Amino acid sequence: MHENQVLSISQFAAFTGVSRSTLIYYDEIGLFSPVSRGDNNYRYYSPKQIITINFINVLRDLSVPVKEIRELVRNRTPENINDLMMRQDQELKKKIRWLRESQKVIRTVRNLLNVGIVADEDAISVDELDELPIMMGRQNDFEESSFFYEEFIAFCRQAKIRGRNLNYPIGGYFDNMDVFLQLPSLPTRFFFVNPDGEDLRPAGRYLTGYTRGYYGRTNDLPARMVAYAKEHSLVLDGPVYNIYLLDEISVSDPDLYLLQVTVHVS
Amino acid sequence: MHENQVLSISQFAAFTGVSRSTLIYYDEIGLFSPVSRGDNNYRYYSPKQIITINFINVLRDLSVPVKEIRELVRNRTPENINDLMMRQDQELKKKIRWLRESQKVIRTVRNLLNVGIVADEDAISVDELDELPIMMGRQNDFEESSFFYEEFIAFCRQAKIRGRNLNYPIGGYFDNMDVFLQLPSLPTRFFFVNPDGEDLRPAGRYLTGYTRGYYGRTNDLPARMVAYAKEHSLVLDGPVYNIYLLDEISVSDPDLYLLQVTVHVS
DNA sequence: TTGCTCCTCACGTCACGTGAGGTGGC
DNA sequence: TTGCTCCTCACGTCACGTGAGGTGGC
Repeated sequence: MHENQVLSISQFAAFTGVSRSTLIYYDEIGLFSPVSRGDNNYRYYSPKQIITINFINVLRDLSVPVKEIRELVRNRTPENINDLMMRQDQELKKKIRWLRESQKVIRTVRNLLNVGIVADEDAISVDELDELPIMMGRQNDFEESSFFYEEFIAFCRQAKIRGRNLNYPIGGYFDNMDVFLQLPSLPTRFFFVNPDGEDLRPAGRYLTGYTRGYYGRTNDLPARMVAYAKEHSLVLDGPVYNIYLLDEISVSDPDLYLLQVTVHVS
Repeated sequence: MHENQVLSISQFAAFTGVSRSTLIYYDEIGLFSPVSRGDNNYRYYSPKQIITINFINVLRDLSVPVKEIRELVRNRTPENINDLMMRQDQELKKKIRWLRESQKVIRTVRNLLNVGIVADEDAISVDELDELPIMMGRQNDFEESSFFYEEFIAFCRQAKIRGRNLNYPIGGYFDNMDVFLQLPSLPTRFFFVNPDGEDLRPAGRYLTGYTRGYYGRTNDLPARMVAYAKEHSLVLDGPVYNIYLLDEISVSDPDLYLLQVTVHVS
């Protein structure tokens, strides 16, 4: 069985993919030591230790703290290892869920970004849009508080309480074009652009306009959209959706944020 | 619009879920600073900064180094943010794949562990076993090298080159019972117990025995199994699979490792 | 002798966390 | 005055990485 065949620290490092300094560190803290030290004080590892270091790697990959791993390795039994693995399995589930969420956030932001990059800013047009899943917040109440940010914060707080992911892009919803015309920076509701949202901006024909500027600055866009509708005999019969395609995330200059306004035409 | 409405550091921390010390740290390194400092030198954050810090959170969750985030935030354009997000999307894919793998490893180890915990060690029995997916290594060649660990290392190296996950449990495969009887610690091949393996220990009736001891120590188990087969007129007609149900991972004392030996009966 | 690997400190790093000691407004 | 939040150092921590300076075998 030649159990005395051994590997130097470099060989062992190259072989296991664990760095030399990590091996020395593990030796120091008493987590994982070489089977023997040669006369020259060299660290010698046995090939069977590959199994142990692999196991340590698994736990470390699950971000179990090394000192916890050390305690575990010291008094392990099939039962408590089984328990640990059950817990780690749960942890992994959570992590995977979370990464999938991040992936969705990234893809959602990217979609808006790419629309923003190619958008013809000055044009107003009628476009056939796909349905867009969103997650609607509660009705805003600007009468009482009359603070924009108070309502915004209330929206975020609500979302947080309900366990929503705050990382999705946020848009403004207005009941109809008249409301938007009167107070274009005070939406009736806020919403998240969230692929798992239970609400929708339904598929259909939308009058679409763009304008640049800081949050809430709609410039003359509302008026221009209404004029365009009149000119082309379009009936604007639905709510108005405001979405910032380019904002703080992708643009430094607040004057260059790009707002997209869409309203359904019949 | 009351843009001057502000939040204290604690309010902002509670609200965004980013700790005070983290906010102070981000301020220090120039990644993310409050919109203003009061006369009392207090940090005051604007609610709109929630969006920025959320974005920073997204990148940090993707383990982008903070100084990289800082550089990015300083000269961001829709195009390079888009590029970054594309790269991060790839990164996320990889991470998720890797976590799924870890999950599979954990479940595989747990399965063996649970069989080991309830195993009746002294008994030899004939069991109906489900098929077990495995990943077979190349033929070992003990004649030439005659080192057990050299072949073991060769197996691992091969697996590594092929991009296999070395964290799965490793077993020993013998061509038939005669080979196992002659050299019970020198398997014809090694294999991984891997749910994605293209090979199989097929479903069927197996003579199953257990024994305790260090790797390769089969004690009198081979002889006992042959005796049992003779006594019960069983024909052992397939390869022999050795799997350590309890090993270094779950047991401290090497004399208590638990080996399972299975061989097909017709 | 040269080149190679190994050794042991010691110090650095990354992204914060944790007091210590002090301030300022109600 | 008390209680509260805020401030700025300074130092700790976690899991290593990175030299510096020296050893030992072919």
